[in-house]
Amino acid sequence: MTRWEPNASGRLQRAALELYSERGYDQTTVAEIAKRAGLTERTYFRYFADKREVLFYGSDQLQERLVAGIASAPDGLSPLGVVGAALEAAAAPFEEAGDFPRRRQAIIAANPELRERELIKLAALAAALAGTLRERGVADPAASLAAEAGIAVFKIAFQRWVDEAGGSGKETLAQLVRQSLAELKTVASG
Amino acid sequence: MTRWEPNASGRLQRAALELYSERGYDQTTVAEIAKRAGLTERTYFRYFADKREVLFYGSDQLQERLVAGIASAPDGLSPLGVVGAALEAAAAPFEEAGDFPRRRQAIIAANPELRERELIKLAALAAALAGTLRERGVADPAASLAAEAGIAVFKIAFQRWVDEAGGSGKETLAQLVRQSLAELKTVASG
DNA sequence: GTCTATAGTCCGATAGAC
DNA sequence: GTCTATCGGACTATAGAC
Repeated sequence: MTRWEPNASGRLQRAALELYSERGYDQTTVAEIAKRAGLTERTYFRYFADKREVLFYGSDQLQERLVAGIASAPDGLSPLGVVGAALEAAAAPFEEAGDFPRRRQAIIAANPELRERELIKLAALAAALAGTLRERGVADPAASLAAEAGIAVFKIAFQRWVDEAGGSGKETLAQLVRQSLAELKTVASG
Repeated sequence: MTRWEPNASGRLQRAALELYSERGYDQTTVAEIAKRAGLTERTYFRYFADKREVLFYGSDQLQERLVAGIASAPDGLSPLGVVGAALEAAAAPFEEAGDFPRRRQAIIAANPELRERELIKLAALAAALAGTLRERGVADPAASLAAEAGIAVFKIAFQRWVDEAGGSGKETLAQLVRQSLAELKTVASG
């Protein structure tokens, strides 16, 4: 017998996702999220820095996968090619997360505050990518540009992947990333 | 004789810039900004939706200039070329704003909340660019990608422009935009 | 776990401009 | 009278301090 139910963080995430879906982000208070998770408001803030952060828990793992992908990419690729390979590799887990990414994205898209938080997470991703490219010897305007362009490719691919609702058949996120990257190359050189 | 001093909005902007510089964003309250501007907190919120927005007043004009630049670009350019031309044209006013852009950017860089707001303004810029490109007949993955890539180019050029402190001599923002765009093309095709 | 500051909203009051 | 800009006070929730 333990004194507390396990996985408080996970319960808070689930409760927040449900409540934000049911009644909207603005109409949900942190106290309500905590209550549904069987915890107190105070405890919520021990796990998440603010009301938004509960939706962005997976961001760190994505960043780790991307950085690992960059570091382990084969030599001889262009900087943007390296980023593209890392993005494709990091796209796989999204396919196995069921409808969670789409539900989460619907909540975020509906609220400007949440969109702001999403954007700064993506900016942090870009900064991490640029840093890892520099470690590979890519000089600096190029490293930052390849990283930012790569994140732009990912954003657009992810948007398309989410919009292809059902999730049935259709293209995988990795395929959409590959297509968007090819499209960017066309757009840049045309 | 009017009952109120004119230009309440401008006074609030000036007061906010000063206070955010002097004691930091977090250590400044809206009431203090209003007081320095000779107004009340309540009036501040009539002009600006929240504590951050007072720093982003110029964003609309930049967006208008960019959209106008896209709409009036010559035919025959690639999508990214069109965006590049618009960015260069929109860069000029920054040269004439004295030290304001750099002071403002120092404040924003020091605070995550302000960085979030900046990023969503840039995302709005990208969306507006993409929309105008579509009106010019650019199809959609390409339009969004050219817009996002263009904003990435601008971000990096602007960062370099700000870092080249003094503002004496050195390159203009327009020149840095042109260089960054060329660098992106290299990075993408390499 | 309690206590507090502040952001941000909502109601309305006031008073000059027209 | 209408319109518009300011101000006052009460209120909730976030977030941090103690």
